[in-house]
Amino acid sequence: MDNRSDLLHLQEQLCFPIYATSRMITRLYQPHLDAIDLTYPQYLTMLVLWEKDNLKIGDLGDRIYLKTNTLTPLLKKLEAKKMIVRERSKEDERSVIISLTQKGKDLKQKASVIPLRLLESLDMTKEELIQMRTLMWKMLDKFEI
Amino acid sequence: MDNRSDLLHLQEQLCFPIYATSRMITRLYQPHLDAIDLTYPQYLTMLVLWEKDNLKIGDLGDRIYLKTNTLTPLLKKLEAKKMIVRERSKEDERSVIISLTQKGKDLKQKASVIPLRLLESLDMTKEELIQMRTLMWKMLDKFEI
DNA sequence: ATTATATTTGTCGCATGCGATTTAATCGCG
DNA sequence: CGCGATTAAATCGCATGCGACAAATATAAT
Repeated sequence: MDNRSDLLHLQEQLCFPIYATSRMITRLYQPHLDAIDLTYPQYLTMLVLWEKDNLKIGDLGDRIYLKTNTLTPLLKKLEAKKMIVRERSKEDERSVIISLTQKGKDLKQKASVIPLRLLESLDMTKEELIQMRTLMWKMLDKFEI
Repeated sequence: MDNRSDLLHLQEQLCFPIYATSRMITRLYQPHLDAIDLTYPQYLTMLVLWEKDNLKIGDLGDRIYLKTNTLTPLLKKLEAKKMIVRERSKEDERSVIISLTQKGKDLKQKASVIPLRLLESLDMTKEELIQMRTLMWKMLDKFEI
């Protein structure tokens, strides 16, 4: 077994634990999100909208790193649940503006306890979590700007 | 804006950068994997098999943290590409053994350069990458054992 | 031996992700 | 003004992920 093939070992990879951790976190969120009728990507979308309402789909996608081919169907589901409204911009008929309904705004209060619950269940020190977050953003920033 | 709602900000979340980084890595791998006709989850599956051949689907799933509802269709695609063979175990007809074909074994050489290419493109220090990997595995170990 | 239980894989339905293409609206330039 | 280029969203096709359930086989209990 030479050095090159050692790099192919699952334990040596960085890509694999990130992939597996991402899915694990989704599963950890699920019971909390079921209670407010959101999927995980829908929750991330609502996080963006709770920060800044009335966003064009493109701008929303810039923040969450998703394009319209993923967002359009997802947003139609959120609209079907009466959490958001989609309407064409009057200034530019190409754009679609996403706005929270009252139901969507009210959901923020119910969602506000979820991050703490998750942090508790992760059982890592605050330093470790901040370290992870910092490293992740550093990697993201290299490619997503 | 009280403290609780601050926790809902995207920049404060740990979940979001992990989710986004995971997808970013998949996109970074894609041009390399296109060259050897593998998708990213198919590549991870092959990583496992290059380490240990002739695995039952369940054991393969234990290593990659996927269940048969995901693996069965994926493995059928790898079989269609002649990279693996699926055959019922003679000892226990419930189990299906996954084995590499010669083509599947040969692919390891072509794949062996990919991890280095990726590490280069990530442009992080070795210390940072090891730190990330360590933290990821620590989180995974809490839940996936 | 027969039946109940457990194990292993497979199927189904739904919701993403994403590359490629299409459609509609706007912009820019001569 | 007219028209090609650009932009924003939607659509399409394919490959995951995963909960819920079904089917086949093996094991255990009586």
